[in-house]
Order: sequence, then structure tokens, then C-alpha cells
Amino acid sequence: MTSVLVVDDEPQIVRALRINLSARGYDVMTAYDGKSALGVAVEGKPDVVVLDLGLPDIDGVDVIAGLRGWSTIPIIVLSARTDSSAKVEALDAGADDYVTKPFGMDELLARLRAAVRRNVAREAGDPVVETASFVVDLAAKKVRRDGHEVHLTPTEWGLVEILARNPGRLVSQKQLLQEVWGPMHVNESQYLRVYFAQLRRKLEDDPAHPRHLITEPGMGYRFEV
Amino acid sequence: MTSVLVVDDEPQIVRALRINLSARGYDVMTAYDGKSALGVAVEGKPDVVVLDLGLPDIDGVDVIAGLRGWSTIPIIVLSARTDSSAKVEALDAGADDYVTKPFGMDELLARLRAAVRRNVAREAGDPVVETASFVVDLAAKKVRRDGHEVHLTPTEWGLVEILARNPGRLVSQKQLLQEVWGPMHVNESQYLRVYFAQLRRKLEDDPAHPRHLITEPGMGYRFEV
DNA sequence: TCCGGCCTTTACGCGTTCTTGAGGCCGGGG
DNA sequence: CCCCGGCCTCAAGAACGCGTAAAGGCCGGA
Repeated sequence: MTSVLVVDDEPQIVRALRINLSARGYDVMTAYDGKSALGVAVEGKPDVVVLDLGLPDIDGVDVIAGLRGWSTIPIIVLSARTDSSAKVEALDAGADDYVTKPFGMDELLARLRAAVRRNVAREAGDPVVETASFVVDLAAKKVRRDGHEVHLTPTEWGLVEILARNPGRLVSQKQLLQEVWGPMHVNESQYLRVYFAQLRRKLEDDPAHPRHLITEPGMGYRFEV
Repeated sequence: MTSVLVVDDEPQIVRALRINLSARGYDVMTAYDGKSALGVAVEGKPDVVVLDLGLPDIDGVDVIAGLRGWSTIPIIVLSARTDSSAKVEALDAGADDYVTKPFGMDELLARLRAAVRRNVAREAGDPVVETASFVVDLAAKKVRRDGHEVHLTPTEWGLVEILARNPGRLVSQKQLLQEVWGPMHVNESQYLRVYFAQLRRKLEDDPAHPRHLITEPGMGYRFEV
């Protein structure tokens, strides 16, 4: 089901959207200010965001920036401002569309369909990366091998996830350390050796001669499919 | 350069768009009816289409359908009709955005940027530099030769990367030494000789007569594609 | 409290990579 | 003609990074 996050401080608008969207089979989340909107977006990973610009706490453009920092979810902006400078600002901040209030529900729904359609086309690839000896399911956070699930610790999964999201590409030691252990540990390359040894024992057919979790000495690691 | 196909039967609108878009560095193609628009789109493969709905020959929705038959190029619709049924129809036919005439040039340009930005993010293909004998994949940090991967050490890769990012251009010894070995070693030109010899052994068909990793005596090195 | 899983840390052997020096080649200038 | 600077080649020791094993610490659940 497609999920929509509706962000607006006017309850009647949120209510109208909730009713219309639910009736058309969307899964609706709501937020009434920018702060909670960002929180809900992180939690719920909506497929599209409908965002009012006039929020009580954070400026709308900053909300857009906050979302764009980690995600490419389509954002449709709602606003009472009709001047083009506002539109330009929002669109250049990363919004995908701009609808002025008052708006026609039909039109908003059509624009929402267009935004979702584009994104579905983009993300057509399943969140599953497959190799000769094991399968990484990024959505379910699971790894299977010979049809049998392999248990990974949180740290192990962190490494596998980053590599699986960049199949074939070299990922630097620094990037791995930074994203898994945090910026304070970017020099602890020994961690990587220990954990890659563990991962190879769990995932590779011949841990001494890995075919998928490849070390590029002095540079980083590579996930070969 | 980003290319835009402008389709409108009103010459003054086409002219205004051509001027504005060209001034901003876009490559502009034009068409005055649906039939030629489809032809130009097939020929020129624009990055985005600005389409007027009121064309003399074909209905705008059918033009959208004609484009969507073979392509996912972003389509921004221009129209004088403000009723929501027209918008819904166009968007559901596959348009990405809908702007009503008269329109603000700033806004149209912002929407155009948004449409292009989305599409670029989607098609973010790896930057690849190719020569007759080998291929350098800058994103994956890989070098292939005869379809077979060549292993480079970090220092070797550092040199190849700088040269590949400046194809055809002369890179001074000082710059290479500074970026790979650091500012303390800008005079160790012997390092370069040793490493270029290694690289040529690995990459050139005839290492004694290099065709891509060229020495410019007394000056630096050049990557010839 | 004990136990087990997970993370961190240390130590060591080994292969690869980097650095360094020596020698030869080539072309231009004295 | 010879000299010389810049380049290429080769080789060997030093330095570095990696894989592996194993031990200790932390923490939450039984």
C-alpha cells in the first residue's frame, strides 16, 4: 500500500486529506508541525509527503532540507502563497511539486499520483541483492544462505547493508567506520578486519578465499555480486 | 548540457522560452505541433519536454501518450485551461507537472529544474573513462582490460584517478606528487617514473610505447583517450 | 547471580606495497 | 665528440596492511 505523510497545522485540512486519501486506499500518516513531521518521516518511511509551508515551528524550506538530507521521497508542497518567489524557493530546496491553497482535491490527488508513479518507476529494483552463495534482503534486514537464514549482529548487518547498497563499488574504510561506528572511530581499521573475518565465516563458501566480500588493500572493501 | 524540447503553436511563447532557456545554458529544441514534436523527441532525445496542450493537430493528451510509449522523459504541461479535469487528465496520462498560462518564467524554470533534478538523480550512471585498451570506472574504483579486471594498488589508483579526471589534459609532476604523496614529496619525481612504468606494464598493450599514459618530458603526464 | 552474546583490544605471521639506489638509454647543448 | 639532465628499468630491504586467533569487558536475560 502506498503511504502518505500529510503535514499541516490546520486540522480541517489534515482531516479532509485523511478522508480522501484513505478512501482511495492510501495509508495516511499525519503531523502538525515540522519537528514531528521529520520524526514521523524517519519512523514511517512514507512513499510521498504532502507538506504545508506555513508550519508553526520550522520554516517549510528547512523541513524540505531536513528530508532531503537523507531521502529522495517525493515532496508536494501546499501553500497559500501564490508569489513565484515562494514557489521557486521551495522547488529549488528540493520539493517536487507546489500546489497553492485553496486547491482542488482532484488536482492534488492527480499530482500525488504523478509523484508516486515517477518514484515507483525509479525504485523498481527490489531491495534484494543476490550473490552466488547468499541473498541480502535490505527491506527485511535479513540474510539467507541455502534458503536458511543467517543471523547477523547489528554491527555485522551495518557493514553488509552499506556494501549491499553499493554493489560492485568500492567503499572506503573511512566511510564504513564512520557510518557503523561513528566519526570518532574512523581510524580503527582493525575493527573492519575482525568483522570482515566474521562475515566471511558466516557468508562465504570458502572464507579464506572470499568471492563476494572483497578487500582492496589500503583502500576499502567491495561487495561483488 | 541539459536539452529541452519546447512544443507550442504560439511563436511568441516558443521565442520567449528559447531566449530564457538558452540564456541559462539549456540546449533548446522546438516544435509547433504534435506530430513534429514526437519526431523531434525521438531524434533529439531531450532531457525534458515542455508541452502546450492546445496544439493544432493532435490532442495534448495523445502527445503525452505518444511520448510515454517509449520514454520516461519528464513532461511539463503548459495550458490555458485552469479547470481541474484538464489537469487530472494530463497528469494521469503521464505528465509530470502542469502549469497554467499565463505563467511566471521564474516558476516554470524552477519546475523545470525540479523535473530535471529528479531524473538526473535517477540516471546517476557511473562516470567511466574509456580508452582503446582499458576502461576506468571512477565510481567503482575499478579498471578493466579485455573485460578482465586489473588490480591496482592505492598509489597506482591515485595516479590513474587524477589523470582520468583530466582526460587529454597535461597534469604537472608537482600536482601528481602533491595529490598522491602529499606536499612534502613534490620533488620526488623518481616516484612517478617507477609508478608510471608499473602502470604501463599493467595497462598498455605495448608498455615500451605507451599510447595512453604519455610522458611530457620536463612537464608532466597526460592521459590520452 | 550466572551465562551467553556481542564488542573491543592485543598479538603475531605473512604477503604485498612502497621506497630507495644503481645502472642504462636517449637527445640536446656545449 | 662528449657531457648531462631527464627518463626508464630492475632489484632488494623496509614498512605497511591484512587475516586470524584469542582474551577480556560489557550488558541484558534467565
